[in-house]
Amino acid sequence: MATMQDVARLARVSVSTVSYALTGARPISQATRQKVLAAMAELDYQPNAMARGLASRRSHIIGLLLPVDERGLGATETAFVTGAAAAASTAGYHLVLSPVGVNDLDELRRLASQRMLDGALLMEVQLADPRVAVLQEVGVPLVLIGRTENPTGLSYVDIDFDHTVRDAVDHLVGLGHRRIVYVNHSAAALAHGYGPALRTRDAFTAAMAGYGLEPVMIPAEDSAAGGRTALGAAFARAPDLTAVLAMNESAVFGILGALAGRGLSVPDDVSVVSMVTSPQVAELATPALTAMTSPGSALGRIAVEALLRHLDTGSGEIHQQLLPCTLEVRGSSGPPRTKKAAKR
Amino acid sequence: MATMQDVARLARVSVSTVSYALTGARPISQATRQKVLAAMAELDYQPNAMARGLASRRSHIIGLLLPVDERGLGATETAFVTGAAAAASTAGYHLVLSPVGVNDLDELRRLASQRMLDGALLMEVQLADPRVAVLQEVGVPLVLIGRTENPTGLSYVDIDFDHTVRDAVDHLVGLGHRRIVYVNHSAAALAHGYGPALRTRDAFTAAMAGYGLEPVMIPAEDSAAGGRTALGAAFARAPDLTAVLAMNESAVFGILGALAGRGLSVPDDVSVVSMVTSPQVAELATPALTAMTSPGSALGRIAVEALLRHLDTGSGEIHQQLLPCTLEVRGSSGPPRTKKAAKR
DNA sequence: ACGCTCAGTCGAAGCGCTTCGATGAATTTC
DNA sequence: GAAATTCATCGAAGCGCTTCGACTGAGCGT
Repeated sequence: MATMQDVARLARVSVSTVSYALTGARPISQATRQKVLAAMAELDYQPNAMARGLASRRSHIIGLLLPVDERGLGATETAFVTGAAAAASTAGYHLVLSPVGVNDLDELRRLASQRMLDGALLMEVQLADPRVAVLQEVGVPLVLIGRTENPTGLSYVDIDFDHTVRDAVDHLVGLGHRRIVYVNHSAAALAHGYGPALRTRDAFTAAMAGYGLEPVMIPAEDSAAGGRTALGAAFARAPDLTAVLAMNESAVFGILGALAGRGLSVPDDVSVVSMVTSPQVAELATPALTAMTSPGSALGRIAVEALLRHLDTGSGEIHQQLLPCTLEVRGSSGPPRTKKAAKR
Repeated sequence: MATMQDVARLARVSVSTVSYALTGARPISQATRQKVLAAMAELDYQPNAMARGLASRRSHIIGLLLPVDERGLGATETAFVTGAAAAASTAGYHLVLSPVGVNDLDELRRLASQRMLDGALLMEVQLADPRVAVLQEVGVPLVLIGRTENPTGLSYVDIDFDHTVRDAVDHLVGLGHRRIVYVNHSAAALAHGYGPALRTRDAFTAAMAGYGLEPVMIPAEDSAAGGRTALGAAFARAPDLTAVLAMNESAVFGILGALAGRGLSVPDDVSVVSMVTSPQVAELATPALTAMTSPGSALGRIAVEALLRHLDTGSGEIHQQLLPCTLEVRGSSGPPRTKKAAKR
């Protein structure tokens, strides 16, 4: 393992010159830069990350803190990770994912206070997320993916749920649907303050109100069984429903199954639109799901860029940005079957 | 940020004593240890990971190298990650996931040769995996999750595909099925040397041979559409099939959809068993899938423990271990419908 | 020809920790 | 009771890098 000493000796310059050539912290003449680079290449030199980190107080690592529950990473989260990793790599940073549970605060504090992270990206942010306080306490710059209840003074990127719900409702209403049921996450998730569930709930209410329609909303457990149950509840509340808008990637499969079980055809009898759903998952269903595709990769890139800007400038500048999901029409949505006697 | 100096001063001992108290590298009397610990607590001292890493040449980080493709992490992989992270944390190591593509060898080499990783776990190992050579070259100890073509001299943990396939076939044959079609990953994956696909293929052939049955195998793209196509091919090859064994989590949904489309009932007309499938995914289907559940979390733990043993002892001891998936019977498998004229 | 600036380079002092050899006190051994 | 161990602790030398102040000539105006 060659060290900077070796490079300096071979290039017949001082160590500091090698360092400057490497980092560009001070001007170096073309001639010596070439000598240094040649020496590095010849020795197959790689800087020692620890030494560099110790001396410069910068690890060049940014942590992506993602609570891994049993459900795993969906394609949406994966796209996010990929986008973030690419952006970090471009800027000469490493992105490391740290699977720390939301309640694993001690592990988080350890990680953060050991000066191993230059900054952090927080995924799956809850409305009252204890991790935020921990990180701020130890002074690690962070960017949220999602939002806390009151994100004043915090940088974040998030999905524009308002916009997304409105687009979904527009699509359905545009097709002629009037009786639309919103299947959300579980009641527990809502009570627990799960942001996306709450925000889309309000957005749905508003969007329906805009059309003078009644917003029927049903919570559902995150499972196929939850979806089946929810569909039953939906028909109980609104027997004349013609469309389901689902904010629950797991339940939507149960909904589809239950619909088939009742002998109802999708999309002829009931249209189904799934929120924040990746193309990969949407294609799993039969018929493929019309869905609001989340801007995962873009979110990741933007989050990293915001964080790096913060690190490099040292300014307290905060970055807050919302991106909507885009509608992708597939086979699960269409005009409602015209009721024989329905003159409307 | 308190340093070790501060602790030493407060405890009225030398820095080295503090270090020994912390790491246990040399014996320390109870009395001084207490003084030191008290001082640490008072100052809220946290060792600087970079400094420690530089001095000791150990980063206490182990990397979990996982190629993230667009599909994301399934529940199986997630369980693995969780198990690994827990084991690492227990041993005072951090587990960081690095999303480096299989072909992203330069990024991998950078990461590895910067002495930032004490060791690595390689996920999604291919039969001829270029990453192995890179890591060996730079001297990073590693444990494979999966196996290369010739894993001699390499530590690995993997699923016991032989055993798993045999159990699945036993289950189906035990129910009375004789005509079983195996739906594998794509032809491209097979040609590309994707281990699980190849190993289960051979295992299926062997298991069926053991019962004197003909092994019908169909490749399928990893998508619902691929599954639908494969089912068509399956009926073309074996019109009398009564069971499908699927080694393709994505295609199995298409198979289910196509079966329903043909008016065939699961499991009455056709039984479906899915290989290496997590409970979460199995429950998404209607009916819930009988599946071979992978020992994800145990694999993760074992892999980390093997790696740490390697690091701590410095011995070249290699660890090779296979774990089978366990059969979980759900709604998608049952005895075949007795054909009216079928005497046997 | 005068001081001035400035680009380009060097040497040395750390960054916060581990680790090795040395030291002295306490204990054992014959 | 002197020599030989053992135990607990200390001081100092790094680990491989960054960064700061200082130094050197060359180019500038006047």
